[in-house]
Amino acid sequence: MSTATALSKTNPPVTCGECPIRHRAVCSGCDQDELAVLDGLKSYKTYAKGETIIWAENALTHLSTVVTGVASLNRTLEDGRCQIVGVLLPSDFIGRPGRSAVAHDVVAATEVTLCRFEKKIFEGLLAKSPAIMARLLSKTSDDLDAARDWMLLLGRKSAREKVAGFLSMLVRRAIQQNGMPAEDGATIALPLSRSDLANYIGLTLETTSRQFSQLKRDGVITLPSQRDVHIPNLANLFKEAAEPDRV
Amino acid sequence: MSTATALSKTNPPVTCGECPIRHRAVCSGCDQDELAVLDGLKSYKTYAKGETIIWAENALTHLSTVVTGVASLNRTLEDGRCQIVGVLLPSDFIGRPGRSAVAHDVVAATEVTLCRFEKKIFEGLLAKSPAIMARLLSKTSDDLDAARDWMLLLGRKSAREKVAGFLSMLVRRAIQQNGMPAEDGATIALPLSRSDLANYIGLTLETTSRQFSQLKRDGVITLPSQRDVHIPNLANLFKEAAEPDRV
DNA sequence: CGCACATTTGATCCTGGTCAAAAGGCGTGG
DNA sequence: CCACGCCTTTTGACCAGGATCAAATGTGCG
Repeated sequence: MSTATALSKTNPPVTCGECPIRHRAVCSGCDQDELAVLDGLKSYKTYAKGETIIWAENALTHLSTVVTGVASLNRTLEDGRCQIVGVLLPSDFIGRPGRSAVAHDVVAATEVTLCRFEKKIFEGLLAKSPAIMARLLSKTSDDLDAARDWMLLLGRKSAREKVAGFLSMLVRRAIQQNGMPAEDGATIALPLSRSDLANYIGLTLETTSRQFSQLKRDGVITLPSQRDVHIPNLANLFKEAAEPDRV
Repeated sequence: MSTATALSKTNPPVTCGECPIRHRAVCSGCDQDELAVLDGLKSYKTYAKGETIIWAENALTHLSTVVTGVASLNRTLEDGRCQIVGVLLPSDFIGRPGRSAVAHDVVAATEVTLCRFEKKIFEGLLAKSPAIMARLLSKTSDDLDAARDWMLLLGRKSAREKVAGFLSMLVRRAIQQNGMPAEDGATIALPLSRSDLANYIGLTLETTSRQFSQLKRDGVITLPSQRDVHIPNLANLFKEAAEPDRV
């Protein structure tokens, strides 16, 4: 637990121009001059799988963007019950300007590399750059829409629909970034363990596992390996998730 | 259904200076000059209880703020299952700049009066006024935090905790606006029917009603009337909701 | 190869859903 | 002012989906 920070390391920085998430992150609206400024202020940090990037109680020192890897936002009750309230993929933003802390832990689900700015400095940038502020507002609104979609899943869907809904969400995000797959089907890598997955969709890990087995039995999915899922027919999956067909 | 708009009416406008939500709404960071501009561009509209203010499919023509009343954001599945994904109180913002539609219906839970701007015009204001943009970002972030809190309730809490959690949320919002009640207890008016309430906390209306009865039987709450709840001991309620004591 | 951990599968229990009926509130019209 | 009817809320009886407890199987790593 307390040795977690020993696992982290610092990467050599690259320039914003060659950043892989350049056109999707909070900085994507910036012009060359602004990017040059950012280049001088940013720093990278890498966290090992399982490491807690931010503790809910602790003061927020940096505002960051995920460059590579996957992180989860965990909200935990005192008796140990846990709900994952968000999953961060590359280009997603971490932290809240103007607030000294966030309401949930941020945990690395895989190895994660962040592009970080000191909080005060980033707040200064925000005040000076309408482009960054506008992009952050847009991203926050996207997160809000996603959270509300998830509320529907958590509050009203059956166990099978929840698992199918989770897979649908991953597929949609993958398609959004890589474009439509050539064939009708698709294969995706699960960024989360069964246990994390259960905490994300509001089930126990046993029920989650059972639903995977049944979806496999019913031919909705195939499991090439434990962390990969193949979906032969996307429309089918969306139907199982009680979602509209549109990608 | 289609006669709903016949119920709406238009109020005479008042100046922003005397607006009851002046210091909490999206315009609260504006100076006198900016307010004068807003005064000339805004319009009011009132909706009857039960009326749908915005349909999810329809194009968004205005961006608005709730001045009086309560509205709910409803996300509905094709088979009729419904989840309320947000409750709007006075000063809350409706709509999303830069998007042509919202992902949920907006329904008046009580009579609701909105302060509205035409979408294009408001987007122009946003581009010119960093104060409005900053405030909108802050409000959107608040909404996101609230949605994530609710995900924990929907995904991980028992029926009793959900009802207690709903009441706790109302109490906290009331205290935030009116300050701490003199005595230890508090009385709040429920803005939602049992059915809406059930759709908000992810239960059936029957289970919701049963939990109310049991919380009453156990002395956690009193029901002076069907739409009022008295909480003799707030700390007690928060404990039932599995939430930290802090207000 | 063996160990630790993740995942699957099985058996049983319990919370909350479903279907049904009774009770309580509220507005309208006689 | 009260009676009627409609709608909301409460209560009851029973059922089922998912949780819990437990054990077996699979997987990756030293």
